[in-house]
Amino acid sequence: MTNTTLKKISEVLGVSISTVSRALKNHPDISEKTKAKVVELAQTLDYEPNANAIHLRTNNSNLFGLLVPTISNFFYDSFIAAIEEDCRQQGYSLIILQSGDDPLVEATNLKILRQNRVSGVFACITPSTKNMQPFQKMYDMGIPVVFFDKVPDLANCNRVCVADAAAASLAANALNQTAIKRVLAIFGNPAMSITKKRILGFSHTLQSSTLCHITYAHHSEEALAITTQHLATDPIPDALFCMSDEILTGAMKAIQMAGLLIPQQIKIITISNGFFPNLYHPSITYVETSGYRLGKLAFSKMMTCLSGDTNTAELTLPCTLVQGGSI
Amino acid sequence: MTNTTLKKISEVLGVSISTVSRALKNHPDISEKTKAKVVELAQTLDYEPNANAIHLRTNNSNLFGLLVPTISNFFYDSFIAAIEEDCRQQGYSLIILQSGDDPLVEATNLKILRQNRVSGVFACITPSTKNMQPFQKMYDMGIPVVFFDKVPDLANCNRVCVADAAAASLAANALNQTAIKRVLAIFGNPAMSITKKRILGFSHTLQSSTLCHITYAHHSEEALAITTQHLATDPIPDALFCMSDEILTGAMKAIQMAGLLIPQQIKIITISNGFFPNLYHPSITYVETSGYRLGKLAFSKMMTCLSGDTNTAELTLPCTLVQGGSI
DNA sequence: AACATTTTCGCAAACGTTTGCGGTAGGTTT
DNA sequence: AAACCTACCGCAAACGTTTGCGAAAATGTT
Repeated sequence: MTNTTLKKISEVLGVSISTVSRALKNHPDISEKTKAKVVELAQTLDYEPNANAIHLRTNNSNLFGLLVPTISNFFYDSFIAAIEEDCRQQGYSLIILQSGDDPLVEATNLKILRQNRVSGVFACITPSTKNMQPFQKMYDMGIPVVFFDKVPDLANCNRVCVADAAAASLAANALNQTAIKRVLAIFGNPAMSITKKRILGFSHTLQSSTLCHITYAHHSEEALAITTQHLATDPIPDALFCMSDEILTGAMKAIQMAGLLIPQQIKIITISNGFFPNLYHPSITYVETSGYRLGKLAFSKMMTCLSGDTNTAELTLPCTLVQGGSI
Repeated sequence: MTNTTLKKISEVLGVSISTVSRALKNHPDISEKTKAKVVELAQTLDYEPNANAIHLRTNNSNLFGLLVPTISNFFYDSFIAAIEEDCRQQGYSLIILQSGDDPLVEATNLKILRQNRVSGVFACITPSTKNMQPFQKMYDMGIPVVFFDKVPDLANCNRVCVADAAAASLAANALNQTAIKRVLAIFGNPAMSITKKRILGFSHTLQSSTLCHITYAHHSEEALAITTQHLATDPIPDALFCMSDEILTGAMKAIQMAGLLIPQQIKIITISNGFFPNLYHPSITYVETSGYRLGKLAFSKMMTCLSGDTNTAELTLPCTLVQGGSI
């Protein structure tokens, strides 16, 4: 079964290709009678415009690229879902690529997106990305890039982030309301700017009378190990702060293993998308940083970029404290 | 900054477009000297071939479509990750679309994929999809479709699934090894074929002396409610079977609320991708149905389709019991 | 009836590639 | 010196659209 094209329709109807093209997009130059004929035949012949030809001709791919370390993540999947929603609604499609925390893969992925002449790129860089040259090249080609979550330290680029410092500060503030003495704070990879910001926000707000032990876990298992280790001390910390869902899940397993009662024996607070805190009983109190809302924000920023706005901005998503029963 | 094309390179070098094209793909007709010149200039000019033009000319998009109810899911994200990996490795890109459990959106998504002349489609249909016409149209256009997880009941289509009946049977068998009397089994939407298969596999294998109560939960919260309700009976069930991660998380919260000891007071087994069972302590014993492995299987089936194999098949992924501490 | 205007349509170029085929230059064989 | 290879390269068509411009046909105006 060969594809039906404008040409084929034009031949059957005995009109020109341009007439068919215009008729199908309701161009005023074409008579109603001709339009009707064309539209009908197009329907019975199951005409589907060839996107590649259109993109080539119009130099507009209606395609966005999305670059992410990994899709299966506590946070990104909801971000992706939000972006995809808006894309479809606005007539765009979405190409998704994983970099797997490998800057080399990231670079080739960017090349793929360039070759597909995407209209814009959403990017969450890997922690080890140092060379911003590939991204710069996108910019040179006039392809807007909106960074999200893990963003580079560059000045003039578009970034949408959760309010990292404010979120951590909010969590610290919640702890300040309680009568805790010793808090164990587990953060992520200390090389990432997101970690630095959260450390700053947390330690600046936590009242100085509280003893705070800051540790770093690169993944869930390490968070489990750290927590287990600190639960073996005497006295044990009476509160636990987790920077992310990944860390929370590790820490929570350690607490379950120790058989501690929450919040009587240990209080917990985390920064989260909201899903994991509700897996446990009591529900964990958390500062909400919505991947879904961040996606919406990123998309709207992308749209303003495409409408010609050239000045870059760093947008932050406000966050709120969601009370669980862990404090 | 205007894009560099073959034409531009050819003009600078004073050769023809075809020579440039051939030089860049190392065609034997072109002399080494010319090749060197072309390749060098292409590099300094940052030449990036226009994928749209190539696809139009070669009628081959090197693009796959992926249709899924929702990205943020316990299972699909790892499936997607696997597909994306293989795609990148094989030089394909991936367009991902969510249908949001709406058959209408699903149909328009398929149209988008057709218009993009994708080389193939991976599809997980929504539970309410009745009309297979849009999928049939793909087939008519020569675009192979590989269904996964939620597959239609059609005979001649390509399907890759986890071994649903076998997985449930494996779980029942594990329960048979223990001295339980009353088991509460929670399944998902009873209208889905995946549910029916698992029910059959489970109840056929469970030894008849065991009292089995079968219930249905459409989402996590309902699983929580059902479990809570059954934990209020006397005597309480001494074992719990969950059909999926979504149900497990709901049930587990109920068990935490009741403060029951696992496995002393209640035993638990589930069918899972493997992530959630390890969130708890003790780890939940589960029958593994890997989204990642299913993705790999689906991709390899897709490749055989593209290489001309026209006969359809239903492939099932074998599953294994992973021992936790909940039995 | 001659002219002006409007409606309706077609021509052809362009987007950036790929590729079959033909052509030229130089060298090798008779 | 004629004939034949071989190595190298260019011409031009094609993929399926969009769109500026001009032309023909229909309609309206004096």
